[in-house]
Amino acid sequence: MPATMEDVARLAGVSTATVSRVLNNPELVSDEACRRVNEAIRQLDYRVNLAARSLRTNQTRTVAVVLPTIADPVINQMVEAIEDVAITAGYTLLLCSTRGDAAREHAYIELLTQRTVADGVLYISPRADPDTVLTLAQGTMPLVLCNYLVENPAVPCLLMDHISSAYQATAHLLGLGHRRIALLNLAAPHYYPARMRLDGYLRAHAEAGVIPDPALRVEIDRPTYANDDWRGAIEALLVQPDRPGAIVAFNDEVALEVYAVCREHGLRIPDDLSVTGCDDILSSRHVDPPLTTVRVPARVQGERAMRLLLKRLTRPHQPVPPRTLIPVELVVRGSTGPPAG
Amino acid sequence: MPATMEDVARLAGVSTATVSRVLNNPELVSDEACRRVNEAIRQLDYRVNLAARSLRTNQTRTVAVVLPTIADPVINQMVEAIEDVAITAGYTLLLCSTRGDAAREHAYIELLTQRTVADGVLYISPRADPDTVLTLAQGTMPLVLCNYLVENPAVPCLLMDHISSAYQATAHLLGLGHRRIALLNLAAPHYYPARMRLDGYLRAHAEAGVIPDPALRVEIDRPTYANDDWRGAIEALLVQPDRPGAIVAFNDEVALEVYAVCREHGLRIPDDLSVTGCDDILSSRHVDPPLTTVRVPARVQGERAMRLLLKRLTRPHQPVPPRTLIPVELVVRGSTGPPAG
DNA sequence: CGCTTTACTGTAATCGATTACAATACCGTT
DNA sequence: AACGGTATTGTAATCGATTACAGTAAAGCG
Repeated sequence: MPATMEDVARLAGVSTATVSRVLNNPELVSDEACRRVNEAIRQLDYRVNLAARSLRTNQTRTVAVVLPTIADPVINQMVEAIEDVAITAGYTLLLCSTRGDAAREHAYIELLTQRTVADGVLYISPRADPDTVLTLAQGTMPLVLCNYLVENPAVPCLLMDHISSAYQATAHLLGLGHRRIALLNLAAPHYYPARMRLDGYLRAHAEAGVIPDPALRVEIDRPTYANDDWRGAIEALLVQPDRPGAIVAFNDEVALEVYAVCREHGLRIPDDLSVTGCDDILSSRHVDPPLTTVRVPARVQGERAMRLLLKRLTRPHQPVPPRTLIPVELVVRGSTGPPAG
Repeated sequence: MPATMEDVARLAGVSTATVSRVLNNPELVSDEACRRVNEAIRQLDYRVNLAARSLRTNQTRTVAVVLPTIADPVINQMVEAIEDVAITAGYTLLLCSTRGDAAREHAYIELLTQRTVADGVLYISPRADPDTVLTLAQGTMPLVLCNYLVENPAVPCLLMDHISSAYQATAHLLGLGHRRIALLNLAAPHYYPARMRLDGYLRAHAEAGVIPDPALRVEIDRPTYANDDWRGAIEALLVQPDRPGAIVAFNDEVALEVYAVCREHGLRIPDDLSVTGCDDILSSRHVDPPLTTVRVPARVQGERAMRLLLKRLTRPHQPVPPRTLIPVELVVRGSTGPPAG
């Protein structure tokens, strides 16, 4: 029912080739013809058929964003930044949230490798099956990875510097005099940021000449957005004679869970326990005391990732930095202080 | 470079028509041919070209989700529910977040009305230009609206019952003995839930025979996810001799902003001020005191919306309920209590 | 055995754009 | 007047699927 290019051509008294040129290379067309075509387009309310165009040009002007969840403040911001960049470049976003479900992740990858639904893929914080990531990375689909690392120079990886994040938080606590510092981390073996955090935690201890107690490293296998599991782990850690004097939490949401446990058990922050988070979500400023945390430039990461992908799309053979670390910054607020006694 | 249907046909020794039938109507093909075709598909790692299919069938198997932001816990959950339903029906999601920017919203609508990029549109909580919504509603594009109302029986609207939400919160406060109850609302004239909330607030007062003070109705023009503006409005309300004894906040994030202002100015919750929120976000349970709020079934709304859209897509002419109210539930926690004195 | 039915398969038109190539007109040069 | 060059336009092939229609063979039936 909608008008086709042929209708426009007929009305304007030109060929479809000319109409197409008006749309894509107006400089090749005489002003007069251009005018008539545009007038016809207006009259008929014509729109290109993107399916036809895609078929012919092998381009979709769409990029897929694969992520574990959108219910995460950091990912939220990244996606919004990605969209901002995409939209100005004329691209549209396909949303693929895997929810940590391997089957779903697999299905999405299967869909995407068709290459007829998106021109490129932005893969954020993969958690499920590392093999699917590798499959994708070895395919022909332009790919940019965020917070994951594959050893393939054709695949740029953008990593939030979580080594530094844990390092800064731990060093801050050590500097305050703490010696028993717990690390609440994610155990998912292929979740890169978790490995990085452990690294930073250990490095800070090493530099300070302190030997960390392995009993104070708690790892949970579940991502934080399914955070019922955290409660028990936190209680086990805090309700024992030998409890730590400080906690480096995986992120702000986990840190807030620590707040809740403390309130229940009559522990005061920061007098009895210092706590640090990560991400600097909105409520970390609103809680009492305000949370000492690490601010991560999520928008920056999203923008860079999308720009990199665009570069790969327009110049597929130009080399790309295989690995980028994005610096983060500790924000000291009220939840950390010197140890009791 | 990728294999086409013709390659598969050649390898399997059949025509492309048969290959297509194996893919779409296998019951029309002999077992033997089916086997050979599938084997060829496997060998060549063949995938359909979706652009070609779309062009021929006039279907994209994609639905667009237009929303003001994804950085909102309620919208988050809705989108995840929408995706769950979409994925099982074989649909993919196109993400269009307008960020309250009329130009962007317009651009997206323009893109979507092409009808060649998505089969249908799910429009969540429109805030910008009501005209663009109307344009879309009058077009031929199947559409489902969430938290907005247009008087067009062809467009189903799913409204979270924010009349009841404000009514329940206000009635709860009136029941505790409060008489001076402030309403922190959004002023955006076309943001439907804000109008509904005012309704519920007034209705509760009317039923209790209390005349609400118009000075206690604060309206901010900015959506909550750009919430720097709220601070000032809240302070103006609370730092005055005639301050209210209770506040019905637009949502939990605004309520938490109230918490922050109270902390600064030495007001205790709930002793000096009762506060209610809306949405029941994660941190509302973590703050001290835990926030009395209204739980909204975001997932339910998302699921229903998507199901409705799917119905419109498969049976375009079957009538659809033009308007659905989704019930909400007050959750009483520690932030509300009897007025001081 | 002839005829209808059923089951399967192939031929070729079609969806709506893009673009290589050819054709034309017009200009200035010599 | 003939020629080369530039600007503009049209013709028609092409992208890769779907599907109406026609054809063939085998089975069923009287």
